[in-house]
Amino acid sequence: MDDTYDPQAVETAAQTYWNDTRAYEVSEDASRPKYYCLSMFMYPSGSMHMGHVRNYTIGDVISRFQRMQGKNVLQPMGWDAFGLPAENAAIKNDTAPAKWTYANIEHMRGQLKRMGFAYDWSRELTTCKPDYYVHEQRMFVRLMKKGLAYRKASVVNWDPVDQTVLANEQVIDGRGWRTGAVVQKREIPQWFLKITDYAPELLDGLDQLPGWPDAVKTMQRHWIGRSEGLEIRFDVDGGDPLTVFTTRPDTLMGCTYLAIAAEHPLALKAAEDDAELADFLRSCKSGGVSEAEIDTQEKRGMATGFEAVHPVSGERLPVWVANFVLMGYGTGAVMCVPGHDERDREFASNYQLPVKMVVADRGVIDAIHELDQDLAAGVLADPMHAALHGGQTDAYDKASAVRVIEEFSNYIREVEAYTEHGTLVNSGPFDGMNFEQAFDAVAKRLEADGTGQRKINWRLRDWGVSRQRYWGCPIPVIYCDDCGAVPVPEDQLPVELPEDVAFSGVASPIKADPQWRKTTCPECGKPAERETDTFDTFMESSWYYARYTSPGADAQVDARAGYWLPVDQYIGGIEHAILHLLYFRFYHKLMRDAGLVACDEPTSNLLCQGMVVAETFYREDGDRTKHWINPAEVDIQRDERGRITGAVLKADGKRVEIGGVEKMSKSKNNGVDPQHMIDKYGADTVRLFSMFASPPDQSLEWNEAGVDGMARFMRRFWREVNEHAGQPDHPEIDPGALDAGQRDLRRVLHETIGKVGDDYGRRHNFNTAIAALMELLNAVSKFDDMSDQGRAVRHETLESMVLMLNPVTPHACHALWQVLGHAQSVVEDQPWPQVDKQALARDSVKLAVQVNGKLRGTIELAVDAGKDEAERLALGVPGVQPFVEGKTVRKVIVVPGKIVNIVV
RNA sequence: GCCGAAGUGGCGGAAUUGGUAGACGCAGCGGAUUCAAAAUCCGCCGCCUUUAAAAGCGUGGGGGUUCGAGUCCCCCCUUCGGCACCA
Repeated sequence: MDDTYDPQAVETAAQTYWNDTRAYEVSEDASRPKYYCLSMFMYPSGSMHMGHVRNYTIGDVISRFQRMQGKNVLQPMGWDAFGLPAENAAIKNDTAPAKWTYANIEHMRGQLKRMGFAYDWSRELTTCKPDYYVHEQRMFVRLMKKGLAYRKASVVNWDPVDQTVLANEQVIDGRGWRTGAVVQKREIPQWFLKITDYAPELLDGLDQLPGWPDAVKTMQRHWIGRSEGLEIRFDVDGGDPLTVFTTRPDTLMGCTYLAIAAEHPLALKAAEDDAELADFLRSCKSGGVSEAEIDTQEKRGMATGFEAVHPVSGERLPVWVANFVLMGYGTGAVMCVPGHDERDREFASNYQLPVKMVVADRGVIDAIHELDQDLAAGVLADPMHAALHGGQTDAYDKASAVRVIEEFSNYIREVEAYTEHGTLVNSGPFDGMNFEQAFDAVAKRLEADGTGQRKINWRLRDWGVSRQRYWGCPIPVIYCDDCGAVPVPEDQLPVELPEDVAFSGVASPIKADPQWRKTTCPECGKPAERETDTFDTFMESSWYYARYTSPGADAQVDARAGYWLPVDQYIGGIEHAILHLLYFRFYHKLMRDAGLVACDEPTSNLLCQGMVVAETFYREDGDRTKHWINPAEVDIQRDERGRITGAVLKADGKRVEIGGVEKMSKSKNNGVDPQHMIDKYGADTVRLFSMFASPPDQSLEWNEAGVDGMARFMRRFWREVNEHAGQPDHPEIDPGALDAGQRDLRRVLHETIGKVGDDYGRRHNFNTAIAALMELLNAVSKFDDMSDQGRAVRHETLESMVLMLNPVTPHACHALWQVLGHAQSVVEDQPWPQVDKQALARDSVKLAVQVNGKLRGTIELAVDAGKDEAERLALGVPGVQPFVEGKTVRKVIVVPGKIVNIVV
């Protein structure tokens, strides 16, 4: 073996070996514990980017580590092949979406193989193929029969120029991205899955997932949004009653108006003979449908002229139309309490609607109470007085104190809504009650009157799965004039999507083709039409993990799923925290209830990795347009302390501007091509850097100098192992015969074995595992003991290092394992090295010595020394003396193995 | 607007349970080797005062709890992710 490290040769040899021996193809094996490690599959966008490299390297490290723990490891890969970008590329390049997609898959599969990921390629799946999506169509028709799939009108972004539905991503500042036309809201009939039926289980199930990040569980809990409140009926003079839901029934007496959505029947009725209102309703239709857009737009409204009757006071309250009330949520009507809700306050201020405060601030109530008591007792209420005066404690009389309280109340009244819970005032029968008492009393009162009832409300909405697009799975439904929406019979599935089509970009080819949709009704046999919408692509990504377990199965999954599921470790970007990861949990429960899978949740452990970011560079035109320059074309300039002073373009040596670190993207031209890095450094070095540069859940800054550092490490490691392999044979280690230097290296080795196993297996902090291995290499390269036992300890160290680095840099380790004399063995099938507890033993420990919490020195003492000994030594430390002298030692805190703190 | 994160040297990051802040790597500085360069090896490297010794300051900002806070609590700022049709 040559002792210069040639990554391209080493990697080709290892990959050929893995391929020839089918090293990563697995089957069910009851004799070994299984481990299913899944990285989110690839959208075939064209070529692999650094986000993929990072995601898949994390999965590969975990998979290879688990295999070395003796597990039967399944790690599959596939293609999330339907989606909008294929349509955009089709328009741009004048190719069919299918052709573009398949070409990308070919290219990207090659890139994944070049990275050396330990995938079982025999299980590869592609979601745009009928043998995949047929199962999705079957599941859907079954859900229709169960009543879990239904059709209803729902609102979409409509481009009035192109006459198409736009994705939220295609709406920029309320306008269509291609036409620039102001987008309109339009209602069309669409298919929905009843995810809301599963809301309680999706919420409670989060408590059974200790292996999921808390941030993701919290986001899902808020998204599902269980809330307890009251549904209240307001009768309307001359109209149908309005029903509203509130979580704050304690503020009912402060309700001064109601607001309804622009699409609400009462609004439409009011607009019938009010042209101005009709105009306003039309204006509410402009703009996109995304919640972010609706929530941040200016709050606008108009009175309908209708009045609602307050269910307790009988007061007449105006009913307004407001653009922030959505027909799709709840009832499309809300009660407004501007005294105690920020949004209602802003709206009331804009339109001079009355504000009524009905919950008093605790502080004001207490202040009045205390003041009365204290003045009665002739004592001044100093603390409250000081608080109300902003810290001043000048003398005052009752008149001025009351004035302060009034000013404070007015301040609250005028400036902002008081949204905290408090004591009810101005609330007639409910005065003096706290939140819970008022909630109860209002509920009882309304329930008795028949005007309200307690209700649990969910923020979660049903999953709209219809897309008015071509490149997706056809929705298997037939529309018959007589029979309505009829599911396609299972023996007629799949409904295939034609792949060889001309794609103009405006209309879907299957919508434009009058022949494709023509069919007969499965129930009555009359001419009928097919649904031309396709499924949301989240449908495909909701069950692919289960299909990997059952390649070739006639059913969606078969009994093999029982062996492999649930997924033991799922890895993907945090951007999927809610949508994908919630749909995937939901779909798993649908499959469970269909008897296809046994467990309740699809994955027991989840790891969300951060983004890959890089520095950006640009130059500005005369007209201030920024031209983004790729980091590869730029040289960084530094001062003598290494601080960045500027950057120049390599091509002309002239200055470019530094634009800050951003997510790698085409628009900022700061993407680093993984292919280029692999060609230059090899896959192992790229894998090593992406694991070392930051922990997996944080963002990773790509920096080529850092990659150079990893290449240096690989060369040093390669040389160290090869030099050792050239030494004469060594005897067995004799633990009793080791000298201090040999014992020190062995202790470092065995500490490292413990740490690296914990970092890979439990913490998933690959960066600190690699740092520990770098320290170990530093230690072994300083160790120049050529004695028999010295060579034996070095051998143990290097052999363990090859095993420990194998999950991250498997190609080099495959070669080095042979260099160490194991020609016949596969490194992946070696057991993980064991920690030798005896090697960890120490004679003495070092303790930090603090005086009043500040470090003043250290002491070294025997491991078995007591606290008194530690205290005595600590007080004798020279650095401690000046800070203790002339002072009384009040206390000495000794934390064994850590610190001694002397308090003076 | 709402929900969730993050903020530590020149840079990426470490500090796992409240116990020596800055491991490891990069960049930089000094040296060795070399005809030279690359590669490699050795040393230094938070800020500030200082000849040195030593002291002070220091984990986005402001308060607090504690013998002791990057870590816990309260308030604020900034950046990032998601908001149901990007995937």
